[in-house]
Amino acid sequence: MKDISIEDPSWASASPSLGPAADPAAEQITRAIERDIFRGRLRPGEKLREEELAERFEASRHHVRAALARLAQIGIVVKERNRGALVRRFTADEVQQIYEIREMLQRQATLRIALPAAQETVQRLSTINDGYEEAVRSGDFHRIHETNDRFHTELFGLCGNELLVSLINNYMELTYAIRGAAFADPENLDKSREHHRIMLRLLSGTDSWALAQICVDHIQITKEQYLSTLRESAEAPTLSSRMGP
Amino acid sequence: MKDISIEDPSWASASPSLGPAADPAAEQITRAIERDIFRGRLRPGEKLREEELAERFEASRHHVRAALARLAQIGIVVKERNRGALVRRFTADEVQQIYEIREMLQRQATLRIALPAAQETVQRLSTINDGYEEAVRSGDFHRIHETNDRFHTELFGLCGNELLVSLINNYMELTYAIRGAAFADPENLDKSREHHRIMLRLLSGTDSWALAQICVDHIQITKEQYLSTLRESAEAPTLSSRMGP
DNA sequence: CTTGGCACGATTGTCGACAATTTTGTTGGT
DNA sequence: ACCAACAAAATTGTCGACAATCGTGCCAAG
Repeated sequence: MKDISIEDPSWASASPSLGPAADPAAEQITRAIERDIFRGRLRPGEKLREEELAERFEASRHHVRAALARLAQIGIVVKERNRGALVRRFTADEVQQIYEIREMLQRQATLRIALPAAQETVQRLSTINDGYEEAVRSGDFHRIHETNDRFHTELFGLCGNELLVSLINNYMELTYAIRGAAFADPENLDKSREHHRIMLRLLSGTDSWALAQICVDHIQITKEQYLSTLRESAEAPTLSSRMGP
Repeated sequence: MKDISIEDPSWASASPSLGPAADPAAEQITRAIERDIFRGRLRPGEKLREEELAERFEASRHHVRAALARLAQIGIVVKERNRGALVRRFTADEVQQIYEIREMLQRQATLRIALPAAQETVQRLSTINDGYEEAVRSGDFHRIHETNDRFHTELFGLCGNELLVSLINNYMELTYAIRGAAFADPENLDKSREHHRIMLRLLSGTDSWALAQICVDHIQITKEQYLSTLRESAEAPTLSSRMGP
């Protein structure tokens, strides 16, 4: 396929597995589709035709198939035999369950961070966060996404359990379709930046509970955003239901 | 491939994804390899050649490849590009991290169970556990494995978060290579049965903490077993090092 | 006008063959 | 006897083509 790798965020190494990606081509397609889902170019329920994707990414259909299989295993895509793949549409219940787990994982990881953190550690995270703030100002969707995830990965990385970090990342991946919408709203971005600053401040203190709580609060933004849009579309008649008699 | 499906444990549906297995053939091979790893027929570090597996399971190499890719994503197998797949060999550190997560997940799931549990619920679990006890008596490795996992899946299923249950199952899957050894020792099986009985008793009480603790203690058996065999093999010279001058 | 069946087009699933890469075995030199 | 370069075998990775399946539009019967 065409070499899309503008950057290769190794920190987003998804699976609990390790080493060099087993299949680089499929891996790139997987990431590309994830990005498209995140930015809303691909919307929940949308069909993913293999040949179309193959043409778009200039790859063979086999690699696209592999990528779709992987996305299905992540849970961001749903595959039905002989019927193709769709971008997964999450119900309110599913969102609740997913976020219950995200909250739990992030809380536990945060509580394992030794406070106060070393000054240079805080400095490193501050630098990353500066990149995030700049990305927000520039409005570059892709860079906002990237720097935000990087910030959290580095933060949770302080817990000392790499496997736990990759598990948290897995659930970040799973919520691409859920989180995307929230990142388009400037108000949410403001709240998000404020949260990041508080986290940095708390890292120099000793109140692990407060840090854990702010991390949990942080993800409520995207959760509530998605649930409210879900309620709206439930009240408002959908296109298909308006097509009735 | 040859239809191996003596039984189809849908409760072991691994991934957070849903619906009918996208690729039944690869799925069966995946499970078959998992079983072989669990029972020790395939040992850590052992190479998995695609053609050999294809012949053994009477399937095409493509399906075997898909199965290996999946096992690699689960983390039970390691793939290196152009060099094939090996059964993953876990270091002591990795085992610690994995079990730290297992403990966390199981504790949290258990604490979410409303106590006391309904009498018929306890009854249902008792029935499943009877099957386990009988399997232990019969010595049928495969059935011990199956009934044990089923018992825990049903138990954690009481927490109300299906996604959390499937996550716990994922980590059960990941530890097949670790847990296998422990199940061969009758002494461990005794301890395991005793734990199960205690769990059933606690379900009728109101002490969530005690229930959570016994669930955590329960998995220490397999963890310590693996770590001790790891230490042994570290002290004893390996075959390759004995081959020196 | 509705309904059931049928054939066609579109899409996914599977296979065999071939290319690329690694590993193993051999040979020649020092 | 040891090492390096090379050749052969074994193994994995990729592709194009074909088979199987599903959705749709059409036609005829009720």
